Amino acid sequence: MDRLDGLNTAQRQAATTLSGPLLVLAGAGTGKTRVITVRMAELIRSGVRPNSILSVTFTNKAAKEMQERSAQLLGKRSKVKPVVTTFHSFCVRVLRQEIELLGYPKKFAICDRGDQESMARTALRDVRVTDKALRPGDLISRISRWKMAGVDESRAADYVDDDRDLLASMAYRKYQRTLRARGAVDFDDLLLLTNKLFDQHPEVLRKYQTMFQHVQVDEYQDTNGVQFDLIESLVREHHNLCVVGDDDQSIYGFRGAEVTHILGFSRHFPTAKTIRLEENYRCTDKILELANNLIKKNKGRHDKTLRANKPNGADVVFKSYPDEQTEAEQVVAEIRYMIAELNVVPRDLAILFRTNEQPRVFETEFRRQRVPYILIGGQSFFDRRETRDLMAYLKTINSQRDEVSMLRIINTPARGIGQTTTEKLLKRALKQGRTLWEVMNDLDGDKDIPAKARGAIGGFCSMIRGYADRMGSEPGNLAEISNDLLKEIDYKYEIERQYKDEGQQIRRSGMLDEFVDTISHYVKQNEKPSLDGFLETTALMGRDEENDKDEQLLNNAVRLMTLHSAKGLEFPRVYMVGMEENLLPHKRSVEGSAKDIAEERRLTYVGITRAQEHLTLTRAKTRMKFGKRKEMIPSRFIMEATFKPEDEPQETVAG
DNA sequence: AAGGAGGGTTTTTTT
DNA sequence: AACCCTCCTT
Repeated sequence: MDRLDGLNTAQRQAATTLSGPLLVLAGAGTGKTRVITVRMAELIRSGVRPNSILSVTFTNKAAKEMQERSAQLLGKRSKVKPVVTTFHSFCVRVLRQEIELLGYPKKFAICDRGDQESMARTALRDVRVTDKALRPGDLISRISRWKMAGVDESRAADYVDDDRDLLASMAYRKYQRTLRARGAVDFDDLLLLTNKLFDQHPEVLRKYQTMFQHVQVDEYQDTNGVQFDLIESLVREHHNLCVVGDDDQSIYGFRGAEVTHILGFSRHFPTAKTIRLEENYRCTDKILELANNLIKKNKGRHDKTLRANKPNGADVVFKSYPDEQTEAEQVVAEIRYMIAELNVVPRDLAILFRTNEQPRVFETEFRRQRVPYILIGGQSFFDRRETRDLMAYLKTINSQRDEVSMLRIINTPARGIGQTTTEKLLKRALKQGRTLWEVMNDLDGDKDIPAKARGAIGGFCSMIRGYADRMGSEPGNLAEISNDLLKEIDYKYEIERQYKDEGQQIRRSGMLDEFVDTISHYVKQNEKPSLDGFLETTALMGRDEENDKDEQLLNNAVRLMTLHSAKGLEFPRVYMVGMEENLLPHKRSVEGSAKDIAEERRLTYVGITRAQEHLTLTRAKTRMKFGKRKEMIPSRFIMEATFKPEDEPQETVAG
């Protein structure tokens, strides 16, 4: 059977344009992923070696899906597969090979969001900036902005816009120094260093240019400047670049994504062909009409109007409730009814929201009404204290240079190494230019530190050394060894001590077990498991990974997620909740510029276009905020999406 | 050094 | 309402 069967003209054209720069403007639900995978197959059919095709995505989930789809299409006959990877994994892959050229240690660590935050905290404290003047999160985003603009810590002072920038520029230096001392890189560095490598070492760039003769980028509207440079370098010689995206779905501006890259693609690559996919196969006419109405309000976009393929759809439903409790209660009740009485499958339902705080009420309701649900992304378990503690242990065991992790667990659970001692050690390390670990291992007969503390430090060090040996020599038993570690430090007791509530205790230890399961899952999945490898995988996966072990739950649960993590997905029935001013659009955007509002509008557009058959938009009239009840008014986007130009403005009739 | 009480602050979105 | 930080007592 022909792979091109069942593709419409535009899709077919996109899948068979095999060389030169190509821009595929693919609206929501137009079969974009299918086109990309068919195109890969077509490339291979035309004689291109599979492993010289590089497809880049933004999320692990997207990469995984594309891998599966292309494996299906290509069959299992060849062992050589096209390379499908995320930007970040691609960079890790390159840097693992070549990072020494940039003066970094070959075994560099990748720090996750939590590491970043603690480094930001210490950096701020060190330059004597109070939390009030500049928050850690704020510092991180400023640093990120500088990094993405190619401004390093020595030049940041020249790019200062306001007082906070000034403080941030000072903390930036400290932050970088900590990073270097740990032999670590942050997420931005992954991209940045790869770029630097390609810039400064043409022979390395040439190697990768030759390796990949064809490059495809998915969700191209989300590329930031650094990612653009990376891609541009790779295809500079052959220009075999196919980018697929939808400027109307650009929702990562806060991360430095530039719609201008997709808008200006043809200017950058003058020989580029542009193909539009406007035939929507996902949503009903009613849903699509709403989406089209809304997105028309945005200026400066590639004008396209999606055509619906599903006529006679059900009406979109709008509902309002007195408060967020009722909103959750009613929505869950409706869902429960549909599952019980209408044979609706839980996995066909999704609840989408703007902020990570919104799902809390829903979680309570789901549990109360006993409806299976799964919260995707959000404050998932990598952010929990217990998980973070164990992670810090593992990181310390993996590299004793990792001061940030070591400080987190040096006295957790309490083992008699208090604040005063720790500070002394740190001061000494700084003065002698040695690592904290070296100083700790050199305290024989030291009078400055009490014998009791010295004993505790000695015990800590030998414990870490012991586990480093064991985990190094029997990586196949990582999970079991981690359990031993937890027993040795008596973490269960720590939990009991910290949480008086018994239910809380059970849940917390359950989370730890869950985490150990993740480790054994990793060990099973990898041919050559190692502690280092585990840490890298978790750092790159971050939070968005749906743990495969919960497959059964996953297959039979209502999905709860933010609008951001819903991108690329589709569901037969969608609830968009919290359709209120200052929530969607978010307060920060309302207070910002028209550009910010435009992004919120796109976000809403993304949400609406997730729905295949049924869409319900709900809002609460009041909502708790900072412990106080606040009035909420309907989101402007409801008006914009439902207002028909031919409607005369209605006179209100009193009475 | 450890633990508890009280006070102040906070809520965008993520690889 | 939840969290973190600081200060105070043991």
